[in-house]
Amino acid sequence: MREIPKTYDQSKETDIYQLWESSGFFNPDNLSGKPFTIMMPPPNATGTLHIGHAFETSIQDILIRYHRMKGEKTLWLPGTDHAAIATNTKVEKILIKETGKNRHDIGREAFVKKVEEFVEKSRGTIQQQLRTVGASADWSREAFTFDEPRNLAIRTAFKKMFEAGLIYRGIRVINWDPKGQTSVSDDEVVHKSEKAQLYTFKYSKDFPIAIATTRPETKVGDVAVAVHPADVRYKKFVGQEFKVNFAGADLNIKIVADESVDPEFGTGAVGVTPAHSMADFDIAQRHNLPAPQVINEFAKMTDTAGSLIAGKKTKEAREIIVAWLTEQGLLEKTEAIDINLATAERSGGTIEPLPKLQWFVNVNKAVAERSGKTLKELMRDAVASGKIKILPERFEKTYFHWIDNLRDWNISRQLWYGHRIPVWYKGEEIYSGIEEPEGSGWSQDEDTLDTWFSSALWTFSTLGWPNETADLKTFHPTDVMAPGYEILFFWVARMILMSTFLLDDVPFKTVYLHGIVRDIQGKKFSKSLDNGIDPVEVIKQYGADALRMGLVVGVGAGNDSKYDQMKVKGYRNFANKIWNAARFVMQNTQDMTPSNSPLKGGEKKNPPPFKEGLGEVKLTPEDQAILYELNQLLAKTTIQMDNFDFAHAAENLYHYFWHTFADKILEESKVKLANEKTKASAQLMLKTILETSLKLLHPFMPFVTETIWQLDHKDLLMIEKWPRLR
RNA sequence: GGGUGAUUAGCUCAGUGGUAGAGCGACUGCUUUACACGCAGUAGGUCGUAGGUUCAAUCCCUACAUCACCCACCA
Repeated sequence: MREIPKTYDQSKETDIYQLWESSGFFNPDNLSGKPFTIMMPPPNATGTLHIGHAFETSIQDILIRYHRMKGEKTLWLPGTDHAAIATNTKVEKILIKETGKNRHDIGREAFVKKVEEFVEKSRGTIQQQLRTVGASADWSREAFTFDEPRNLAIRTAFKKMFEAGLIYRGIRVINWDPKGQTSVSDDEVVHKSEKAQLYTFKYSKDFPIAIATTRPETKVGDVAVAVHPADVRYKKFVGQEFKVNFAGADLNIKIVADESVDPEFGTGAVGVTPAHSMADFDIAQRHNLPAPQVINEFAKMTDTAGSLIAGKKTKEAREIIVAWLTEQGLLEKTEAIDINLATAERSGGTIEPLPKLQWFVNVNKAVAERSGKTLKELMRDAVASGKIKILPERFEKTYFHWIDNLRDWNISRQLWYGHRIPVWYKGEEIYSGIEEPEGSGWSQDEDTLDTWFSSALWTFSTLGWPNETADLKTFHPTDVMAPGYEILFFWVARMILMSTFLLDDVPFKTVYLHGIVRDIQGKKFSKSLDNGIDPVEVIKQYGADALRMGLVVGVGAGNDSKYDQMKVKGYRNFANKIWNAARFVMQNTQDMTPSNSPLKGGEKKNPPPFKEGLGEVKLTPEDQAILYELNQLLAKTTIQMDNFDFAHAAENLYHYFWHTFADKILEESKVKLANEKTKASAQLMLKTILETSLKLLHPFMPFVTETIWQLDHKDLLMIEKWPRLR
């Protein structure tokens, strides 16, 4: 028997990974049984993995390894997301920093090339990092949201939705990000609480009604004043029109009655600026009013804004208007209030509502092929019917609330890195198709698609859809999706939308949402705080098993957690404990005869944790009790695994292994091993408990358990069968 | 404005209708035929506040407080 080192050496983890990967068992083609599928939420191809990814990867790998051991045909399909807006922003930032030029300076083609180089490098890093964590993913099926098979899926999806009338083009007031120079969807808008001044004033001295606003500069775009129909103060003015000169702009203000006005707020009268407020745009639509644009894409006032402020930035224009109002004696009141300022999630720029021609997904249109249901209803039904289970359950409520308030989804972006909208124009003609139409003179839409449009197809675009592949038949719908709760709307909901419409099926059966890993003070990891932790560094120091346990134990579904290095260190110690217990067992069971080995012969395929009357070995009642306890542990662990309760499963295994097996059973065996009469049964007990424990621990701590297993087995622990209940 | 989660030992978190647990840390001993990344042991909590239900509440109900988060076109 060779010497076994005193301390577990986690630097050998890469060898073990190599062993697994080259075995081919990450690939379900080499496995049998019922399919079990998880699509990896594709990390953004913009950077490197952080500790949160390590957590997410651990959860999925635990699930996958457990199901693989249960004898299922497990597919864990990895990939990366081109993350259009994030990548576009990031690379442009680097470009500006390095050369002082922005994307417009170097042109579309050169810019996209630059992004692609960046992404290629980044993707390689991510793949390596996932391997380091121990991800037993099928690399042969790896996908990228921007590769050719996925492009085909995206163009096909667009075409089908366009033909079903679910995608339309129209002028709407959308969220414009002047900093990022693109529109963004409602979900990409982040509201930030800010102090602002609420100004109350009249357009002119002889105007009868005072209005209140925090943005006086937009008032040069007003076309009406809306009041509540029942408001007696203003009833007599409804229907009247006033011509006023407001700060150098000639306005035609009509007094309209609209239910949406709250008579209690401010003066109870709203200055209606259709082009720069979604609410006002709606009012204007109801009353057939025009929508003059007074702010442009760069958040500067247009010529329509009047002589006083045309060409000025909005902030500057505001000051000018306020000064003008004061000078004219029109300002009645200024009060400080708290407002929720809309900002763009990615760039941080202040959102400027602008009327623009954009592409939208209609969520309220009845779909004939889906029994007349709207996309909204399809999304709601998928969860309400129980076909999709969201864990923890409380998020189902959040999901329904989001759906109920959902408006049409703006899917066009004025970015360069992304999927071009598959629509071509020639004069008045418009064509949507998978390929560019025949003939010359067609020009493709300049816009690109929201990145979430492509990731929404992820569960089936990765399986070869729109082709009817064998993979698609075998692995869709997938079993589990395990993203963070923060992308429930962005991604999970959109996957349900796409899958229910395009495939008439759910994309997954269970959504297991995890929380955010924060730093020890409870702060989010962020570049600006510079509190990021590189999982690869932690793994170098303590091993991947220790990191996985440190992230998983004590963290319930959907709960945020704090990353604690000391905890990881504790599980490094545990890995060493396992190693040494195994070392002890091996040193003391070398002379076991094959007949009393718990894993002999035909039991190989699906062995129970122990067998009665193995060989000539007689078990004492005490041994029976110990085996009973082991059986209880197995039963409990299995239930916990099936219930996604990894935190407790791992904790119980830890406790059993250390404080029951190592502290008691193993200690007490020392006397028995020294006595020839009790030696054989003690050996059998040790070996049985160790091997069962290694199997139960494997999904959580794959490296140390496999390393030990390899010391005296030819086959991989990774594909050993999960112990059977007695 | 609506909603969700949290509040238990110094720290991080479990937990149950019958007067509380783990890991880490602290402290005290230990080179005991695997492990000092170890072993044996000790101390430490009016389970956020106020009511209510109950024979009995940390756990159920109702308020409130503090913290965190999500949603929302009050101009």
